[in-house]
Amino acid sequence: MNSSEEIVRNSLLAGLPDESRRRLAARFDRVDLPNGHVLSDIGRKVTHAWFPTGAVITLHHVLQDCFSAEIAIVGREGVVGLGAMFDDRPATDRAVVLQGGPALRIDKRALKWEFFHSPDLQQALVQYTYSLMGLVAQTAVCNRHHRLDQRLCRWLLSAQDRLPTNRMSITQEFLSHLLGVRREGVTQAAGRLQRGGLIQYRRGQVTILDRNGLEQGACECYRATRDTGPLARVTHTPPQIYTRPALTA
Amino acid sequence: MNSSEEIVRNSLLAGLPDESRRRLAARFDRVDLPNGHVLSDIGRKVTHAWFPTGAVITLHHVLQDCFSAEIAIVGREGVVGLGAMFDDRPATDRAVVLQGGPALRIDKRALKWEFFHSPDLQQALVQYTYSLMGLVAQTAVCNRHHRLDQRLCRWLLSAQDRLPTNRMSITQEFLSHLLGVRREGVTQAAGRLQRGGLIQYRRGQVTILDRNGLEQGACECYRATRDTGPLARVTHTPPQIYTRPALTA
DNA sequence: TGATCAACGTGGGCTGCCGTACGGAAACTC
DNA sequence: GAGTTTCCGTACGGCAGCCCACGTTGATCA
Repeated sequence: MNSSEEIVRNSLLAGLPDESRRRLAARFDRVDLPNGHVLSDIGRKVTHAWFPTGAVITLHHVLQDCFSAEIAIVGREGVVGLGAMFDDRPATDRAVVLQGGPALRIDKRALKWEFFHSPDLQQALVQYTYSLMGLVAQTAVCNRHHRLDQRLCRWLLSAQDRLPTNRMSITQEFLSHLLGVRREGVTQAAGRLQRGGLIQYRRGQVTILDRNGLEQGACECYRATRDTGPLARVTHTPPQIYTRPALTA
Repeated sequence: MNSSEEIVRNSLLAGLPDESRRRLAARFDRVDLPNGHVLSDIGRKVTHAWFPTGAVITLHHVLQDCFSAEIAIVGREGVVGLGAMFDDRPATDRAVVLQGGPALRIDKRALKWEFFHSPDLQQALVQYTYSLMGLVAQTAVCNRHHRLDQRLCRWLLSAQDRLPTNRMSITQEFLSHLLGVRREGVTQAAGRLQRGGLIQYRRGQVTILDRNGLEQGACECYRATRDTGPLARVTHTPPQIYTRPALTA
């Protein structure tokens, strides 16, 4: 499959007019992201942006004292690496491939050129950025207030929303870094969900058995981000033409 | 003072070329934001953006269950209300004037027009947005891991960085909502800082007595955001001209 | 097939913040 | 100047998640 066919698998790109898509297609490399691959890391310069077309990527922020937490999760509805497009300074957070799969990679300078020459792409990317900001904001408050069990339910649901099956590969150790707790905490919380028949966890493989049950157990943040976050935008609204308002006031 | 003179007091606007500034100046209203004024609220549509030239604004996210926490603080280095420019949906967080003062207000459609017709403004606003995203991300992890005393120190320092004096008006009640804890928790933490001679707190008036001491007590997040956050960008780097890279595979 | 390792399970003590309740002092109001 | 409101101080039980330590179970491999 070439990048012209692949391109419509990413919601941000699928909404663009044909001409923009064709110009971008020539700039994309189709890459297969392996599970666990680190796309960008703290202190490293980022040279590309990735539009997942099947892969799922987790963005997390790691502190100097090794504490960390997930900031956002990105699937086919989004893009990773936009920050570098406007900033030559090294990245401040880490992007890791949670679920291996295809993605379209583009050089940041090429993307920047397209950004400044395509109002459609501009609109899509800036709008995505602000919905992502809302997601991060919600997570900031969620991290402060909600219990581990609730946040685990929320995380499992958000992840599965971006996956084709009800199974995913993730160790409790890695999950603990995303949730910002200890590994033992995840073991206990996952054990409670498992005893409740909501999931099955077996050596790095989670299977979601009861989505309704997880929604019951999740905090309000799941519904909030599902309804107003980046995933809620997969139906594209064409950019409106804005006329300059008259100087009345 | 008219808006042409006021405009250079905001760092984002000061860095723009003269022509952009002149065009924008005609679109700005100089407003005086009173202490405690709510610029935008959850569920309300936002019709303007505000570029503070003296005021300080706190953005916080409020959950349905009334939990809340601060997402970011914005002074003369930033702007409030950008999200609404690309999105007609109601706001998802609340913006409150922490320290009254002047600001430049602009209709969102006018700002959007300028955004799409001025690469300089575009560069400045998008770059600001991403540094703000970094600030929010840092706060998300900070909320998860750091102790109240540390976060209180961090907050006091970040706030004072945007103020002209070492005094500010804020009740412990309001501060508790920003830090995402109970009022009593703030009372105790503030009491400890006061007994240590770092601050003085008296009926809604905080005076910072020992910045060095506060820096000692703050978590790493203060230095991190001071050095790489929006405030670190007040020195403007002119937008570079990007040529479209050749198609070399 | 035995050794090794990665991943999960369990337990006890500790602490920071929560929930709740009450009290006091300063500022405002009529 | 008496009442009311706002704001801050204090106290105590409870608990979620921390720190530390150790045990168990699959998977891998020489």
